[in-house]
This record gives sequence, structure tokens and C-alpha cells, in this order.
Amino acid sequence: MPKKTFMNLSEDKKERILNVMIDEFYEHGYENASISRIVASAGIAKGSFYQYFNDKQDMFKYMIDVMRQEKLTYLETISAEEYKNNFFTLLRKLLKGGLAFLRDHPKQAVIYDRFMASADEAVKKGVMGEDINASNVFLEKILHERKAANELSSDLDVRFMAHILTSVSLSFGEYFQNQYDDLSKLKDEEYDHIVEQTIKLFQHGIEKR
Amino acid sequence: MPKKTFMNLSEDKKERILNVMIDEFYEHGYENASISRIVASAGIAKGSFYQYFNDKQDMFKYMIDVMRQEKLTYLETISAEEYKNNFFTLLRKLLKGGLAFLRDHPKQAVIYDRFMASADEAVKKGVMGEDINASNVFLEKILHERKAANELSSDLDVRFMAHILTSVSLSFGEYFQNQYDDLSKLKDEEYDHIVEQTIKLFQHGIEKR
DNA sequence: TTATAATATGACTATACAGTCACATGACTC
DNA sequence: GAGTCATGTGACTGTATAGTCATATTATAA
Repeated sequence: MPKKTFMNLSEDKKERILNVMIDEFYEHGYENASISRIVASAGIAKGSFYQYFNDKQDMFKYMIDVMRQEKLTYLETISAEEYKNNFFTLLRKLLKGGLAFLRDHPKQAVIYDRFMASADEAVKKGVMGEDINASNVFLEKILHERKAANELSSDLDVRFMAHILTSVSLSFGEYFQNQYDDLSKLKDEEYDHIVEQTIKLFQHGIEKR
Repeated sequence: MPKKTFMNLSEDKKERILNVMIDEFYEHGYENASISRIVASAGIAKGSFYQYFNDKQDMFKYMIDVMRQEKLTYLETISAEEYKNNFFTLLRKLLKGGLAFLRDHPKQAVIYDRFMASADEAVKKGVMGEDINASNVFLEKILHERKAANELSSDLDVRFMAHILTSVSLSFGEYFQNQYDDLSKLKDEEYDHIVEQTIKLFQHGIEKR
């Protein structure tokens, strides 16, 4: 985690540095992000950087932590009760929240998706800590419950399906980025369309009924 | 593409070098793979490497080309006729072929999946050339045909679903690698199980019927 | 055997980077 | 203003890397 010195900085300065970090990771990915470039872009001295963070991983972890906190605000309207009865209602809310976050914070979302898809397992563990599999564990739990409640197919492989759901949601960033230039200008309907296509896939498949 | 000098090498030597490359890319990913380490591991001089390849991308492209040719042999039993009538039969064959390749060539498969999931768009274009979207284009075509033939849901977003299918198949490597230690020792039934789970998802969804 | 072409070599150059440290500047306190 | 603590600085060190090149070795052929 960042050092006290960084935490004492003005919000302005913290945010300026954070934005440079986001641009750097977005542009070059985790592995190729360069501290030298970051300090140059942010207009701070190399030495200052090391007063703020221990190293690249430390800085990345900070960025991810900020992002996760922000993302939570997109999901927190989901109450525990809602999914007790309907898996697909929950899934819809999760997907909508995820896509709203993607619309508002496309760079962070893409950075995260790429990091999860590619990075070295050890690095991932270092950055994400216990949370590497938080998404999977959560989904597995829900899938298990709803399967037991007879809402989901009785021969469903819960672990595998949790993996698929995670993969699919991690792939949205890349999909939208390849299809459209400016994600922030996309209309809600376009996001909703993708949500509904996804829900339909998981609920009924794609075969004509 | 590799230089003539490399092509003139004995099969033995070519394969030895190829295997070192595979290990290096598997271990460190595309971005962090080091030519210096490769030549050291392969027991060849730095200068020799540059008699064989132009640079890292050139070498990687060669590795991918060899892999794709090998992978084709896993898919070529799929005749054009078979999928004319049934999308899910085709999908099953594609998935089975893909997983058989994963079982026999786990490192290459994982290298490929990670590269596709993460690498810089420009690098991907350089390495894959016209084939970046070959999988997507092929799937889109089939999905479109089978939708027109009334086999698939009439409101299916063909482009999006092609993306999902690609993402899902690219995620198998990571899934098996996280679940099991030695992919080569997995039984056919375990692969078949995943294939059937996937088919069922796409055909009917996961909701209890 | 000699000449020519192909292949192999590793020391060397240039570059980018992470991380350090002695010192400078500013802020706050008495 | 003197003293103290927090913050800022950038030149410097060490290391890893890509890529080059003059030279050496080996194969081919006449």
C-alpha cells in the first residue's frame, strides 16, 4: 500500500498522479508500464515516487483498490434479498453495474480486464491478495444456492459456470472497445442490449425455441 | 517470418530452439520474454539468433504459425457439410478439437490465449496479420447462416455472440490450468464433460427446464 | 587442395529502466 | 529566527536488454 507521504498529499496531486498512472497502464499494460515515464508525465521527481510507493506493484495495487471502491458504488444497490429468489435478476444487476462502470471508467476497466486475463499468477496474487477469486467464489456460492433451490439445471457444473461468467464479464471491455471508438458516448440502450443478450444466453441458450 | 538460414537448419535444431521459445513465452509471456535468455537456454550465440529471426515478434509469429498448423490437424476432421445442418454439432467438434489440442500442447495453447487476451492491439496485428479475427469472422458467418435457417434465436446478435464464443474458448486453457496440475493426464471424460456443459449452456442456457 | 559461400560467435554498443541517496526546499513550532 | 520534521529532487549506480559486427568456423563445390 502507498506510504504515508502519499496519503498526506493534497487530493489534487493524488488525483493527478493517479490519472497519469491510469494512462500509463492503459497504454502499456502492467508489465511494460514504466515508473520513469510516469514520473516524467506527472512532473514529479523519481525520488518522490519512491517516497509515495514501494514499487510498481504497490502503485498498481493502489490504483486497483481505488477502482474497486469506485466499482462497488455501481453494484451496491444490489441488496442481498434480491438474488435470493432469482438468479437472473441478480445477474442482470451485476452486468448492468459492470457495464455502467465500463462506460464511466473505460480505461480502468480495460486495465483490470487485461491484467486478470494475462498477468503472471504470482503477480496477480501479490496485487489482488485474497480477492483474486472473490468474483468466482461469490458466483459459485450463488450458483450453488440457486441450483439447490431448483432454479438452475441440476447437472450444472457450478465451478465451471462461475469461471465462464467471470470470463464473459471480463471480455465486455474488449468487445466494446473493438466495436466503438468512444465508450462514453454509447447510449444506455446499447449497453442494455448486450445485457439482455447475455441474460438470454445464460437463461435459455441461443437455440430457437 | 524466419530467415532462410533458420529454415535451412536441421529439424532437430529447429525443434530444440522452438521448444526453448515455447518455454520462455510460457514462463514470461510475450512482453517479458527475453532473447538473451532464449539464446542462453538454447545454447546458441546471440548473433546466431539474428541470423534466424529479425526480432522477438518475428520469432513469436513463427511459433504461432507452427502452432496454428498443428491445431488445424485437430480440427480438419470437421467437414464443411456437417455444420450445414446443426450448429451445435459443429460447436461440439470445434470445442473437442480445441480441448484435445490443449491437452497435447498445453503451453502453446496457454501462450496463445494469454497473448490474445492481453497484448497490445498493434502487436497483435503485427503477429496475427489478417488472422486476428479469423475465428470471429468464421463464427459470425456460421451464426448468421444458422440464424437465417431458423436454428438459432431470431433476435440473436451474431457479432456479439461470436465474441462470446471466442472469449469462452480462449478461457479454457486458464480454467484447466487453475483446476489441475498436469493437463496431459486428464481423462477424456473430463474434457468431454466441459464440452457438454458448454454446449448445453449455448443450446438451452442454465435455467432448469 | 583451394576458393567461395553459408553459418556461428560473443564481445561490444547503446538504451532503458529500477531503485538509492545526499542534499535542498518548504512547512510548521516555539 | 532557530530548530525540526516532512517533502521534494535528480544525478548516480547497477542491471538487463536488444541489436551489431568483425571475425572464426564449417560446409560446398570445382
